[in-house]
Amino acid sequence: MNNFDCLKLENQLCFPLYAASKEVIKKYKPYLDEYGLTYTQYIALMVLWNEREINVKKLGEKLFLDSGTLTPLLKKLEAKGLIKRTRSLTDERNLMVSITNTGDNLKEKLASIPFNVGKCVNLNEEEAKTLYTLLYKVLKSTVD
Amino acid sequence: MNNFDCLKLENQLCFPLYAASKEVIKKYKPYLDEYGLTYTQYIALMVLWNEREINVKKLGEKLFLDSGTLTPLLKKLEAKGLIKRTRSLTDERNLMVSITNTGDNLKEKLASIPFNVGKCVNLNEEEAKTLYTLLYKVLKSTVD
DNA sequence: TAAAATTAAATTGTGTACAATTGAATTGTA
DNA sequence: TACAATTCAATTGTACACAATTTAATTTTA
Repeated sequence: MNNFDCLKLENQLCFPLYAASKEVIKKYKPYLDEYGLTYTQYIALMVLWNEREINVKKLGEKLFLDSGTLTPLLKKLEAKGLIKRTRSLTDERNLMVSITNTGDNLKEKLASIPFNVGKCVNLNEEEAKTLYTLLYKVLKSTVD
Repeated sequence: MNNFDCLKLENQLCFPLYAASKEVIKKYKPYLDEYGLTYTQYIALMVLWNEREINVKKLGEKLFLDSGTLTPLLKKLEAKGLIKRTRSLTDERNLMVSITNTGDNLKEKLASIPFNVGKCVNLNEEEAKTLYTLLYKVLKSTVD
């Protein structure tokens, strides 16, 4: 491998990561379109289905997104009636985001999506588990 | 695992893929900033360093990007003097993109970036190879 | 406790991404 | 060979994504 081979697209690790991420997210689109949701809105809801209430800062840490991305996104989810945005009473710097009943009811309808998307990604259970582990290892190393 | 556990962020395969992709790309930023380049511009150059000349359609297939993304991006690279855009003489529908001398000279300077980014991703050679293989398997399955 | 430092969200500006449409060029076919 | 179908790039419109800055609230500290 000469000096410049490392500059070939097919020798990069980042490129298939970038491309696979986008292609898998595209697979969500037809399912999410039915509910007028985007992938990013979907993962935000996913956090709220579990957390019930969380501030923007912590939501951003979980999703690896900042307020520049989340502020407009959350306003859209609020406009759809799926979440509620309220300033914390104890610390007005914090905006508390919580799930509404309407938003919570979507949970049932959206539950089958990951399974359906999973079916068209051609990995067996072991490969999926290995990929999962390696991706979290990458994530962990890039964050600190 | 109950019905809704599949809706937890930490049980998704797509989410760490999405997040790891973004975090690794961020690692490129300080290196690319020196040359006023973005990651997407960088991978476009990477193709051109090898292909010398390619039309937008084929470039898009290699990068998993469409003309909506590439047209403005290529105009920026042209404005920087790194590439040239010319209509094909034999078929004017095709826009031929080629690397300029200035663009080619960047190759030397940008050669060390993937190595430097690689160092801060905490995977050994075997893990990197496994991840690479699995990502291409995902890519292949999502494309057809 | 008043000023400085910190924190959190919002805003601003740039650059992707991509679906859908448009328009020009070429190809296939009746 | 006209004309319909196809192909390619550009355009339009929406939605992130993120760096950098701003604004407001809170905490620290002199």
